[in-house]
Amino acid sequence: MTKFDEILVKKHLKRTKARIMILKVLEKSLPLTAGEVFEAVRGKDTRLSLSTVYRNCEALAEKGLLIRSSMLSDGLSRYEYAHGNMIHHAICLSCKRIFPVDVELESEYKDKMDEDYGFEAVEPRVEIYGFCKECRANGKAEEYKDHNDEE
Amino acid sequence: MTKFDEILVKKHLKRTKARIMILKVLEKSLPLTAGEVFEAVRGKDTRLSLSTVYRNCEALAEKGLLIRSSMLSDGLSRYEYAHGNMIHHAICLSCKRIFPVDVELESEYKDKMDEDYGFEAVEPRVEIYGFCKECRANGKAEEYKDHNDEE
DNA sequence: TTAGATGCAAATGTTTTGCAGGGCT
DNA sequence: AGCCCTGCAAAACATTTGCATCTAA
Repeated sequence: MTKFDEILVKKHLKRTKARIMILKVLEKSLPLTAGEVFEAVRGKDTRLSLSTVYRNCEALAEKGLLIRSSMLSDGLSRYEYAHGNMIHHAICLSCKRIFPVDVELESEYKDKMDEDYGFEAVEPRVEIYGFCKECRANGKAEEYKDHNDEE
Repeated sequence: MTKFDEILVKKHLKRTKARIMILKVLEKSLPLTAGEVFEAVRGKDTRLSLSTVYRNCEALAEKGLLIRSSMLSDGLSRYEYAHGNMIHHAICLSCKRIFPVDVELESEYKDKMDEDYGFEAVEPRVEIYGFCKECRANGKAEEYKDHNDEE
């Protein structure tokens, strides 16, 4: 009975091979699309149908075990493992890669949200667009800027 | 020659009725999907095909006049008017409405990103999930929590 | 005049669903 | 046993593209 079995039981979800594989793959991975999860699992040995991947990712997200999001401005939904603390991401405008980063909102943002808008902040999500180390080093970042700054 | 005509000229884009209508609609609106823009424009008098909306939103986004984003975990791409300063959003987990809010990242985040990851931060994007004033008042927020916290 | 825009319809690609059979609890 | 899960194929959407026809510059 692995860690994942326990988690599934706690959330009143059946312990199936599909769910355990999906959690295992996403636990130590950046956010993946359903298709990418499908590929990753296939590589293991188990084979799941794509629709099973979709259904389970959605079910796990509803229980808060995964977080569904879209970033990168590519219109694809991705699922990421919900580690206790929210992990934010930096996205390179040039190479489109995603990096987990550790940044925070201003410290009093929760109070501010409540006072200013009557909004109860539960979970903030930050995406920082910019240029990664590599693209800055190999000139891709400048290339991108030149291409897009025709003011 | 309206404000939008000037903007389009500056960006080397032809001044077409489609583009001006799209900018006009999005300028004073929350982020909308292509389909929603299509509906909003149809309501006016002008008629645009959906593919024209898609093509133009994408073209305007490439020039930095609109920002394409996905939030709400519904997997749909939305376009929002790029006012000079980035506008962040709060999203109600219960009623799914989106509210523009004014919050900031920790003040030194750009330096931190550079030092810690060699990443050049250009534009941060913040989404705060939680519960809006109304849903807190009418009990929908509690309802949501009870429904989803079967730990 | 001419490159770029538009509408329509068809093509893609992603995500969701229906149904029959199989697997947890 | 009973209900939930899976696979497969079809359906439903969202988004993109090809092409012939207009239009802004």
